[in-house]
Amino acid sequence: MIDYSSIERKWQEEWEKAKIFESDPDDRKSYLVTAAFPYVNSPQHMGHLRTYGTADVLARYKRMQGFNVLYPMGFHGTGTPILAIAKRIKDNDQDLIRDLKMFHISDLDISKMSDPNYVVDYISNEIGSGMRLSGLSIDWRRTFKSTEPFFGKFIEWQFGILGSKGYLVQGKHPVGWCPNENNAVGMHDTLHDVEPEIEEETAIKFRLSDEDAYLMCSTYRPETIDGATNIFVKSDAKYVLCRIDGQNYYIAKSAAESLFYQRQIEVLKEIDGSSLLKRKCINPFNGEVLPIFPGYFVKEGLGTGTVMSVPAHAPFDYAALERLKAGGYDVGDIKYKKIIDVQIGQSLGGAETMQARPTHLDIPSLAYLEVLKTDVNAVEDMLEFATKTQYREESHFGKMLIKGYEGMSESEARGRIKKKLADEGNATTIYIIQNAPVMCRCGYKVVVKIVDNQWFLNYGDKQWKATVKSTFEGIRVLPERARNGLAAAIDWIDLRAVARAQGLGTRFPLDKSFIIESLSDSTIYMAWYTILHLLRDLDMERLKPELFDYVFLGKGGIEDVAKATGIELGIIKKCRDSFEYWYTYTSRHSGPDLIFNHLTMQIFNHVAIFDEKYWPKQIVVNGMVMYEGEKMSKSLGNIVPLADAIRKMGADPLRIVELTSSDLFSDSEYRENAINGVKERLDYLFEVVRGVDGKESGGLGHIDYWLYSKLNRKIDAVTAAMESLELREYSTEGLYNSVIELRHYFERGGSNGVVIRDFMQAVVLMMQPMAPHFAEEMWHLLGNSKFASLEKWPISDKEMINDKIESEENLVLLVMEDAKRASDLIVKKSQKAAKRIVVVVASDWKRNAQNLLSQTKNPGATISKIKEDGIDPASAAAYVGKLAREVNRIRKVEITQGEEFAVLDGAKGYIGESLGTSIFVEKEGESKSARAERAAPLKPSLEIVF
RNA sequence: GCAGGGGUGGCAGAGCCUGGCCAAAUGCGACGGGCUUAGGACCCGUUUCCUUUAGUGGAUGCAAGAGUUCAAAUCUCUUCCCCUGCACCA
Repeated sequence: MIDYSSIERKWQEEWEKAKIFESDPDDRKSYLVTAAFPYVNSPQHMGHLRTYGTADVLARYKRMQGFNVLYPMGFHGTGTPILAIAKRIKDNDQDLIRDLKMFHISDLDISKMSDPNYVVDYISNEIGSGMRLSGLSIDWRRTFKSTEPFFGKFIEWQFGILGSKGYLVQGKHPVGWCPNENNAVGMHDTLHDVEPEIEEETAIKFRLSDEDAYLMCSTYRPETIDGATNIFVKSDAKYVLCRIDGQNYYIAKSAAESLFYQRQIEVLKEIDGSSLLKRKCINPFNGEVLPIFPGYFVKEGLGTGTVMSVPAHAPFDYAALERLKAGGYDVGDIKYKKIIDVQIGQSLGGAETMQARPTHLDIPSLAYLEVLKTDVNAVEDMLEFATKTQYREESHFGKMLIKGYEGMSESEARGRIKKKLADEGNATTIYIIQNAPVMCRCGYKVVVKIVDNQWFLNYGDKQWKATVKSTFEGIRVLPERARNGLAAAIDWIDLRAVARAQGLGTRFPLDKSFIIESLSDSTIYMAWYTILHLLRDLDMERLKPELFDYVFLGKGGIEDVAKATGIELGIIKKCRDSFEYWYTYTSRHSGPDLIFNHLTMQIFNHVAIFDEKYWPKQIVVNGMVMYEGEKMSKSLGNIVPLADAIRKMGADPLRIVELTSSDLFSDSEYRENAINGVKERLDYLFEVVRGVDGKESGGLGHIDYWLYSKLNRKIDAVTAAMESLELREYSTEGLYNSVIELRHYFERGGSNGVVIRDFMQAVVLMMQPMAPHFAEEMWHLLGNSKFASLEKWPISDKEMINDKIESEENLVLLVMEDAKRASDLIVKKSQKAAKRIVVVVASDWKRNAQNLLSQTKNPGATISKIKEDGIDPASAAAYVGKLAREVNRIRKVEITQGEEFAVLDGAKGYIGESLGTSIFVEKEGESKSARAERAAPLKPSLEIVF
């Protein structure tokens, strides 16, 4: 049994001592591997391993391919979540403390986390130590934290350039907002980490017939306005008359409180909702006069607290009206107006749900209730379901019936009608929290605020986008199927807010009251790794834009830069050289959740800032580590701390399973029995290596050539898999199949020490990227003294790949299998054991016939050709006739009767032994066996004698 | 809704681009057997149905349906279902 913790500690120390992963420019080809740096809002759990491990596998492989590889790592701490953590600690939040304790963090450290900078420091250290334990080949001299003012200098420079190119623009933007704290709120600022989902609604003005004021109705479906029959208000709620943009409106009081953050609202007076009843207003679309009724389902705090009623297309409106009528409320002369035509219930499928055929096709919402086998008295959930169904089907398949919009799809009509209303000044857009109520951690309800001085990065800029698109053509994306998603993201990304009022990070250069948003400050930091260790000791004030202009853009003269910054010329030159050297061949790694932001943004930013030769070359997207089918997350309580998993399972077994047991893009599972399966195989290889010294060498036999053939084929397969990062293929071929082959080799009597050593040396080297500690240990056990990590990747010897030997070995297995099946049947039926088995190898004429037929596809011609050779016409016809049935399937046979005989005769001891009987191999034509004629090439006939 | 990715045997998961050697790799599970004082580990076998009183046979089959082809898990079309993302948030 391998003691992982001791070999891992040993090799990690050795690597550190020899500094083998610290890389500086030299005359080899460079290769820079960077993985999206971890956000330090949570200590390190298994979920983190995938991206960093995959990058490590690539880094280690490239190193063995002769590249000078740099794999650096930093830590991301800017933004608001860290502040939220510090605040929660200060508030003694027990949930958070419990989460942190899962990672064995001491009470003292937890209490110190009320300082956000301590959070960043502590957690970066914690994650870093987990990375060391995992054996990542990181050059730690270049590490940094994104919260460092030192790094901020670089970011300020970046934003200066983005600004000077006109990519920074200012405008209005809706955000989730806490009225109490006067802050924008994101997911981590809310109770239970709920993301406030902001949604657009249309607010339509309905002029009151008896007053110079409007009702403002909010709706998702402005296109249904022509079908409005009345307005619903909540009669027992308070409403207010208020002044917005010079006009008077009635809206619900609590709605006004929310809208206050979106509009200039001046409240004039407060009234009861009931006082609006009996009044009338005018539909701005068609001039119809609409009454106002109490709507029991109206939510006063949502939207404007006033809705237009379209009973033919909204089950709630229909039910509310019918219930009013049934309750004796005088609704006057209401006509339900159908304005969208659709085949009702078509998306529900299944005869079962359609048993109730709708009869009221003129009132679609009633028809939907019918389809769902209910009526106006349905429970609210049912109405909700009917509403969803109707909205979906009408929007998906419906055709408009309104004059001027006939035949249009609903979504097209929506755009047009909304625009028409807005152009006429009768509609505006308002925002609501779609999943309201969302509570801020302080206890207040989150509202939508429109901020009007928001800074954006304009990723929608046409020319910029066009350049990115054409650049993307040349970027290698692994796996290939992640490509479409990334292309879609490039198309889709538009204005993106880059600054916010609070959080850790760098001040926004164009307005120092803002902080640069934290995804925006981490788009080109990979370049920072190439020089930061050279600047570490300098006074920060010297890191002026001129320095970065020169180092990253080659702008200006080095002497001037030295003068302007006061930095030694030699250092500046080293920086420039280092950047140019490392930034040429790069690979960028990340998880799939970053496709729509970081991965896309980093391409844009590279294109905006650097020269073309430093633009991204390769992007690798990997899946996550899952736990019992679920994403590891705090809320599920299923987080496995990385350090715990390593202690329990060993870093290498863990790496093999989590990095290579599923393909790159798919998620991998943390499953202990899978890891134990890997450990058994590693133990097996370990035993093989330990036994190798006792083995004799000597001449090579059939099975030795077979193992060499397998080995060289394996080298090609593993290398190809690595080139495209097909890591599953890599471990299947590199580890699992190697074990299977070795077992077979030994079973067939293989025992050549030289052969086994050759095999193991290559396998161990190929395993190095996924199991580096194990590989080092085996490498040294095999008698080598240098680091496996720095060895050359094995190269196959094509001469040793031998199809014939492999197919011969397959033949042996096939015969064994057939013989076993046949003799088992005999034993079962006759209750007698087989005395011996006669194997008859097919004649050469059968091989000729098969080859001829596979070529000509002509049975007749084949038969006559065979007859010329003096073969009995009857058996020729019988044999070819049988073959001809699958004429399109048969393949050429390369092996002759003599060769086939030799192979089987050589293996008869092995076959006999494993079947517990004796084997006799004979040739068709010489054999006296009654079954001899059944023999076919590579399918010898068997006679079981009992 | 929009965008992207999927749907394969008890489960997980290859294969699909480049159609045929695919009843479909591999792993796990289950069942039967061996080994063992016993358990674990390990080894052998079975794990769609039918057929064969000796094996290399046949049918059905890779979400559903249709098509192309001598041949489809693989190519085309339609439908259904699932997952992920949708922004100022890391």
